Amino acid sequence: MTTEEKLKLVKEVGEEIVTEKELKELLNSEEKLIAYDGFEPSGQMHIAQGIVRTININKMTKAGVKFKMLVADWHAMANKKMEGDLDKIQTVGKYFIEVWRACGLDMDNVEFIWASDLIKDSDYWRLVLQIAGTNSINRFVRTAEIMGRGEKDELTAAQLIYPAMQTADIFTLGAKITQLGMDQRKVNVLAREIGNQLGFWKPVIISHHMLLGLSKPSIETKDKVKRTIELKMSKSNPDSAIFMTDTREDIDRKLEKAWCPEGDINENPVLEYCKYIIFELFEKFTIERQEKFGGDVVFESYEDLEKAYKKKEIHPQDLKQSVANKLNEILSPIRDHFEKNPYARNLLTQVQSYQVTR
RNA sequence: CCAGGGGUACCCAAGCGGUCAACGGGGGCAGACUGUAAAUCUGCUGGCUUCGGCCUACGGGGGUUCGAGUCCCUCCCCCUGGACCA
Repeated sequence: MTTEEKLKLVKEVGEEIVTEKELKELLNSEEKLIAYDGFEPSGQMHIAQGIVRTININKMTKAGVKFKMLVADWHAMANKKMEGDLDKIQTVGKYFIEVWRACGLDMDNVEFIWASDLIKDSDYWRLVLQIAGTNSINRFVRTAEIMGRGEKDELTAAQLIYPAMQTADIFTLGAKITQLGMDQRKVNVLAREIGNQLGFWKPVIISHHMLLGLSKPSIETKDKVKRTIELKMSKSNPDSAIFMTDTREDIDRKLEKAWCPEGDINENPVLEYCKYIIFELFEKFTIERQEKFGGDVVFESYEDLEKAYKKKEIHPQDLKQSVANKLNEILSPIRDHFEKNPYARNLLTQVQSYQVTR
């Protein structure tokens, strides 16, 4: 694969790339590239983390990049997820890995690394302190959004250490590329700022798109990144998220309730799922309609669907029902896996029994 | 450790000895209206009920009282200052 082909693939993943020039240089080099993402094991996994994440990572690995996935169990504990109970967090971590296995993540080129292993090395903590020493407390507070917290929220001291840990993760894992969501860009930028002074490198940031939640976009936040985070699919608002093991009924109900103004292609979650999921996985997408509404229509690209929707040639209800059917089709093997495989089923049962804390 | 302020249902928040299952708002649910959702309007929103009631609830425990979310004691936790330490 040529550099240009690789670049094209990676650009499909990156809603924002800092910087494209540096990325190109990396791809041109002979170096074995490592990209990383981390996740806090918390609650159930939704389709943004499951399906979309898999699509993106598989593009990265196809472009020849090795991917390291950090199971941020200690971070989750610091951030009070799952009541701050490390055992529960780790169970959720295993469940997450199992979901990705079930939905076709390129396991040969993805390595899972647990934060609870990284922290066993005192070098890790030395680096955390070095990083913490580069900036004022306030500089770290300002990265609070990476933890799903606001700068004005009351943060614990543990939540102050968290961003320094996440920065240390990047260098400890040897990641020349940080490939996380837009909501993580503040720490990635921090890592770029201090990488050289600590004797490391300036990681290239490839931020992927955050899938919209199902709910009506509320308030009038204008800042682009903040707005992205506010509108994203989130498990703290269960009806904004479709979970990987949702039943057919759950999916139907959630889509039925989804925000979907007719003819409006901006911030339309249902349309987004077509773009980022359905057309990524299938060549064609059929909008099923009753005869009295014109009968079925087949689309071969997202762009065509979007145009038709904008012209109100496609009614939201038909779109919703067709998307629900397609998602159900995509998720049904995963659901099956978690029903039939004893290990998977046991994990899911445990995770569902836990109380999720924000 | 000291002083002051707090801890109320899913969330925010009133409440200052009886009329409190607890005002109000948000959210959720149901219905009306739209071929979806949203907006708007209406009802419901602790559990059980033979519908008269019964039970469980206001951080935990104890007490005063005929009666306590409301008063007292005690413990736990959070916030704001201060003290201590450096």
